[in-house]
Amino acid sequence: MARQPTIRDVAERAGVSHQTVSRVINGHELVSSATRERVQQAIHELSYVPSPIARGLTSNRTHSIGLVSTDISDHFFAQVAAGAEIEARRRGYYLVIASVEEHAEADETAYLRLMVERRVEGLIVARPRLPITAGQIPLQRVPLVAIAAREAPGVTVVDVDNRGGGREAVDFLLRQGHRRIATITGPMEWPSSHARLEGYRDSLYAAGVAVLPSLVEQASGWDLADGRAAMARLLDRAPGFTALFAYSDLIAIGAISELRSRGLRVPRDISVVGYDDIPVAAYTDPPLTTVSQPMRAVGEAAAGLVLDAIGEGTTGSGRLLPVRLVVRASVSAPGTPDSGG
Amino acid sequence: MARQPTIRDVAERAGVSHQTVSRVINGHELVSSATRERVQQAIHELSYVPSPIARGLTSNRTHSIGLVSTDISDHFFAQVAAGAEIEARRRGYYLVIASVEEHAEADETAYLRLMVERRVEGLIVARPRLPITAGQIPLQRVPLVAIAAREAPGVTVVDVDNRGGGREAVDFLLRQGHRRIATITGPMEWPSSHARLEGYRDSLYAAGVAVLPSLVEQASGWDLADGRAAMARLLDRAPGFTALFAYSDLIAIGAISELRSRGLRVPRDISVVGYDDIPVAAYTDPPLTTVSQPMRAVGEAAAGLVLDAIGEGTTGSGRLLPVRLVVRASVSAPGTPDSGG
DNA sequence: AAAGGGATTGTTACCGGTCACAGTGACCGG
DNA sequence: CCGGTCACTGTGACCGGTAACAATCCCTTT
Repeated sequence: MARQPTIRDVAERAGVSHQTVSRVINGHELVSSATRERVQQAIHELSYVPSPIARGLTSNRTHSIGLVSTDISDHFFAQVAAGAEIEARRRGYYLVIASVEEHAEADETAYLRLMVERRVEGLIVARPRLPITAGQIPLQRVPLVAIAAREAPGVTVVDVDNRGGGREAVDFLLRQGHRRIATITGPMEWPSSHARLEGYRDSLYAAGVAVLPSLVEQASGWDLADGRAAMARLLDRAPGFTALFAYSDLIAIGAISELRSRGLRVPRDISVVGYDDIPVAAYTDPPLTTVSQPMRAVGEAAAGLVLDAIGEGTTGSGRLLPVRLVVRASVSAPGTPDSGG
Repeated sequence: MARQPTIRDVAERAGVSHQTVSRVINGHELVSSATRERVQQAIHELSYVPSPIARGLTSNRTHSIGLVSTDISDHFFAQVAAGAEIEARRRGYYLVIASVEEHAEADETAYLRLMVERRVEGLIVARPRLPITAGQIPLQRVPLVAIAAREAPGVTVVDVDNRGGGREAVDFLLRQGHRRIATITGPMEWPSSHARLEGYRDSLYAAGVAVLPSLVEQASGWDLADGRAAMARLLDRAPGFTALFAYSDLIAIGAISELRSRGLRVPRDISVVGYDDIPVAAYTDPPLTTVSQPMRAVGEAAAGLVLDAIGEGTTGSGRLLPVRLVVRASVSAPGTPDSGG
């Protein structure tokens, strides 16, 4: 049998009261060193471990925060989760993860409710499919931080600077001399697609280049196949552009494979900029110029904000983390032959 | 203030005892429908949610299992985590994740201890760096399932059939007519590298082909750069092979980029088989023949075994999940010109 | 020597549920 | 009309900690 030893078992063995044991555990000063030693001896002998459950009962704290994500097997969110976990652990909290699968009919709300029942002290929602509002669930003062979500009252949002990323990508292409720059957006249901498209427009506008609707194509998803299909549509409809800004690396790679199948070469004929900087981006042919997003930092920031809110009772304002353009060989000046290879 | 309402608040509002409320919550039969209704009304009005902490106190159960992983941002383990989470949730459990970062000096043991303190009811350890033994930590009857770990007494192991995967990959190359088949292993600290190498040897041995040590090269990691470097060493030392079996897709892609930089073409000059079937594998140039591993199923199986053990008190035996060879264009018969493209 | 005070330790209640058992009232049979 | 049974409900203890307060003990002070 050997059930877990309790504080009272330790007390009996050490010949003191359970309260004294509690004091020793919590490092109170007012215990004589002789007693302290005897108690610690008893703790060791019984290999006693305090029950966080019992602790939680009185303090009404679970020392855990929840992360609800669309799909943690996604590279993007795996990174966020890793960052959040690190930050949480650093500050003595546990991270409980719920992954909402694509095929599930249930939306995030159900999972948030689950988490609240679990009495997590704070919540992170990653890339919610539905807009999140504070009143939506019994969020009785559980701080909520959303990642890559629309702004809403009572919800703190952490995100990467998608608009800035779009601007940087297109600015770079403009600096290389491109003027006819096409773009394959992600699905427009995603706020990030909107923001990157705004960045694209900002950049062209600032350079005095017309924004042609015919050069904007929406991919039906973020994957390779979606990119390939979108590129096919784009080429059929509006050939003649010299550069492409794709909203994910997979879309970019898919687009490149479509270009190649039509005998076009990158970057000789068309320069390509991707988005995400996934590991293979450095090893595609050609290596992909892309916008790197600090997803791990996003996770850390989100967890940090939640934990701050738990500690201080006030929810800080959201943060927009800067992205970084990683220049590789998939971009050259228009009409310039590549250096072979 | 408005602290969380308790079962007694509900009882008072409904004009019954707290015990009756408890019965309603737990669906006991012996409550009159009139009372039941009044209680449910009160629960609704107060938006009462039972505290799992208080529940856990008496039942001494947390309804959570822990997953300790080397790095959840890794695609491989993100999949495992997703599968485990799904299975856990399906059976009414929560999954608590701890990610052990590469740079951390602490090994898995510390995290296992953390989890045990947290009173998880079961544990999954994914790809531990150190051998896990049951006696190692105060695993007072907490069932432990290890993923991709060495067998050990008291530890149930779930894994993919790496040896079988190695065999399948090499069998396929042999069937295509290859005889001089090189292999780039992952780091040999990883049991999976050993198993795949055994599969490689099995297959060659069964076909009566000599296993040449000069054709076996170890990559120093699982990444693109490691694969590229290993391929360089291999070509410098023992040119003349017609096929390569690489132990990860990233290694394979890195190797291909090295081949390409030396003017060799895939599969015309050298056929390549990878391992993992990561998403880009279908879109590399050429698309990569590779061994697909059911990582999500591994996660589900591991969680299932842990939950079975919790329910039945007996730990089942481990499982070896079958892998599947995905045939794409990176393999052809030796000496055969590819079809262009 | 009695009172006061600090250091140390013990007592008791409480957190919010569940469990074991003890009522309570209605209905039944004898 | 009374005891017994059944359906339903209430009481009190308990899970394993923490918090508040009380009680010692040992000095010091007057």
